[in-house]
Amino acid sequence: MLNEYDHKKIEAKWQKYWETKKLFAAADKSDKPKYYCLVEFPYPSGDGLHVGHPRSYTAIDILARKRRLQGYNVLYPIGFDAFGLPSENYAIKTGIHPSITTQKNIETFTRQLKALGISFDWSRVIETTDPKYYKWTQWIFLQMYKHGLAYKAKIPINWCLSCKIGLANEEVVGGVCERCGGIVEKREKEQWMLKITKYADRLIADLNTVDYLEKIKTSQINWIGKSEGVNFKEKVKDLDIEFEVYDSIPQTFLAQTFTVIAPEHPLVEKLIKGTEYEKPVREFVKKIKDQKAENRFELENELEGIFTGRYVDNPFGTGDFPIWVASYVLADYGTGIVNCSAHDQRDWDFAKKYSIPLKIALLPKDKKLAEKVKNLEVFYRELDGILQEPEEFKGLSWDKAREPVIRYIEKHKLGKPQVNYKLRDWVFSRQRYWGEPIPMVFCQNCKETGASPDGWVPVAERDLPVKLPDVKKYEPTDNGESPLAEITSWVNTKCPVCGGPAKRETDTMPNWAGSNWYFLRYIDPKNDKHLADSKKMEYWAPVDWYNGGMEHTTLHLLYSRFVYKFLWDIGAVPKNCGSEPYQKRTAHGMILGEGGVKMSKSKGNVINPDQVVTELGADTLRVYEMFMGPFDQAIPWDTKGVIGVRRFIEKVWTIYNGGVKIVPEAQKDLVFLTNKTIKKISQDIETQNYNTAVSALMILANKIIEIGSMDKDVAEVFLKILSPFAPHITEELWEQLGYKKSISCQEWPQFNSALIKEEEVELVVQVNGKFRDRIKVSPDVTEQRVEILARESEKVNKYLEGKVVKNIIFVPGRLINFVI
RNA sequence: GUCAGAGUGGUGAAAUUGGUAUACACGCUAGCCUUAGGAGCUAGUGCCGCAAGGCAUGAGGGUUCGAGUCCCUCCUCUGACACCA
Repeated sequence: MLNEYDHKKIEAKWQKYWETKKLFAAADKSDKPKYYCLVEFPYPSGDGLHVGHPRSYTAIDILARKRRLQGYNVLYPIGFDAFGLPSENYAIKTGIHPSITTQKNIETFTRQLKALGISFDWSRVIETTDPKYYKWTQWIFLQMYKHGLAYKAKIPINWCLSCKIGLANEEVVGGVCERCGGIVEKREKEQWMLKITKYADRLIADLNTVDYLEKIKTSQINWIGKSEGVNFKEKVKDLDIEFEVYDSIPQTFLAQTFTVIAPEHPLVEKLIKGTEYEKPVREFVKKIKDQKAENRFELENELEGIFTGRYVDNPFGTGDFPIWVASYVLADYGTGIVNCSAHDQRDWDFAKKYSIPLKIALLPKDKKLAEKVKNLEVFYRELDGILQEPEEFKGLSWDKAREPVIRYIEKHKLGKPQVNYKLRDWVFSRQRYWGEPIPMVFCQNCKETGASPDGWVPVAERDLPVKLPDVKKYEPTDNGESPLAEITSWVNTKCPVCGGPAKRETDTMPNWAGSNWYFLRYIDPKNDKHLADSKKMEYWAPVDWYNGGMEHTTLHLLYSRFVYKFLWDIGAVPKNCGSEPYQKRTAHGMILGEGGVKMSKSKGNVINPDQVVTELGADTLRVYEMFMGPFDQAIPWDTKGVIGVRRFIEKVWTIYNGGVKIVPEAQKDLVFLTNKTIKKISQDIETQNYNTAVSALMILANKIIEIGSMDKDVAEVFLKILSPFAPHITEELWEQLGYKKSISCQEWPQFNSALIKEEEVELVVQVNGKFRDRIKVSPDVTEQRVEILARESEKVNKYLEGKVVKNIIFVPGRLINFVI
């Protein structure tokens, strides 16, 4: 009678074993080399674990388990990023305190994660909502403030009408609020800002020192959007107004003929005041603003503008530029004012529409085309265009002229070089309850005495954390203040500087605040003196391998690199940890619902991991998620595919439970394939080709069954290389083989390169590149010998008969090709 | 529109990185077994063709002895960002 495969019993047994033996707790002191691998910690939502979570966690678990077998001291921690809107919105709806909901959700997540058999170090769990944790989140804010990186500014922000909070540019998706999908309008509001732009250059440059997927580097670079150009100094004719105009391609400055200004620009009002243009321009500005507010603004459709009646006193002496208000100009990029020439498609279209005269700076080499361009018949902007002015650079191409023209502009004091970034400083204030309070107070007295020019005073470090008080209502107040503003007993406090009455900042931090630095806290999660002990950081930091979603590339990943760099700069992170937090960053693809659409409750296509674990087992779920397709690609869930993997797991069970005999003598074919498989699995784990790794394991299992017997070495190796993927069943079978010590404490097998050297290889014979036959030869056979053997083949001869062989291509170990 | 990525059987996908296209799985077909099954076993399964053989990696061109892989043009999808001067 065969032993039945009972995944429930086996998985519960080994999960308990790992937990009681503390097998995966990382040691802070060890002779072994360290390895720190990390996955993005989850937000514990009320929906429970998504099947997407195990994809990333299993992948890095495989790595962690392999590294342990390879002799590393591995840190693979987990925690919860628990501040956030869903809990707060739930509290608004139900009146249940977010901390209660959060604790409940964390319990669910913990149970679900443990059921997956992921080798997390559960002794280091952190929660961003724990005051002992956010004490240090607040501490980091104070350091930023003290180093001039946190400042309060009244700036136009994205205001979500329904959430009643300010959003970072990065959080507005398609003109609407990323969280609620509500209308976003521009509103002026005092906000705490973090000066990430100060780090922009380093955030680009240091990408050279890390091993990130190329597409991650590219999207960070594009997000930061560094652009080097020139700021021209200009003056409005007949008015005492000066301003600057940014141009990222200043080579063509002598062709500029008009100037456009953003409708929202404060200067617009000054330009038109008291003139006949006042009324129509105001109406136009209002129209555009309204369109933008209602999100009806489609740029591609409409280029609209209106003349202000004013001119720029042209510094280049080529005629004054009329100033137009144009719908397509952004108020918050560059200076909000742009000089236009015929070399930008939009400017060209705009000028055509309103019959504004244009000049040409670049002419193509092609004479016919040059004539058309000159007559303004066609739009032209090419890198190999020839510059016409200024005279001393005439004949240079656009890209070659760039540097000399910039120097020329500087020399003639027409403007100065200016670097602009697409990246904005980070709006760090939220008018919300469920976040870390910003540890600042406002003191009128200190403002008056000048102790603090703007009245803002940091809370003393010894008074951290500033704990989040209980409130009765969780809604933001009607004027947009955080619900904290209504708790006067909390708001009214003493100024840490003068001791006089002061008021607390009632804004809280965004949900990225806690995830900026969490990987440092795992190193020393219970430290109450520092965010983490220096010695421990020196040992563990930086993270060796960090995996997460592609969607976090430009927000979380960039923000946390910035915060880490800052902490490193001020010495809060030891110098020898290096200036980058993550040595390697990879990204996993999403798991979609069946049919390739996103899983969502409303579509009813959500797969519950609990159910899969209960019915088919964690090992099956893990192996399936690794097998389903390329790791970095979005893949639809396939219920039938899971069953295929379950069959494989059962097959493995059968092999070790009477299906295959363990015999003393080694089987040559099997030893060969086993060694090849060790090599493949070892490589595939490093390159994240988990799907082909699983397929290799299946091929080996099929081979073992086909042969019907295996020696003990093969029996052991197979379990060892399968164990990172399917840890429970392999532990059980390992024990069945008679071993007392867990398979998690063994050594990762080495392949024997002598054994994977083939004694005979199959060589392909081609005629004119077409496959005709294959012949078996020894690997070091000579070309002459192969040619003779190939010509002996009838199939080949058929094609060679009566033909002249012009050439023979011979690739050792691969093929011979007759060219006739 | 910009940037990035991708198009291979009925499906998810492999392809030693320029060298036998379709590994491994799912599904399907036939047979066996079973009281029954998300069960098991055996054989088959890219397309056309009785066969010999021919044709197939989004379309078209090119480089090469040889292209899924490299180059050019185009088409289609996916994701991110929205007027970035």
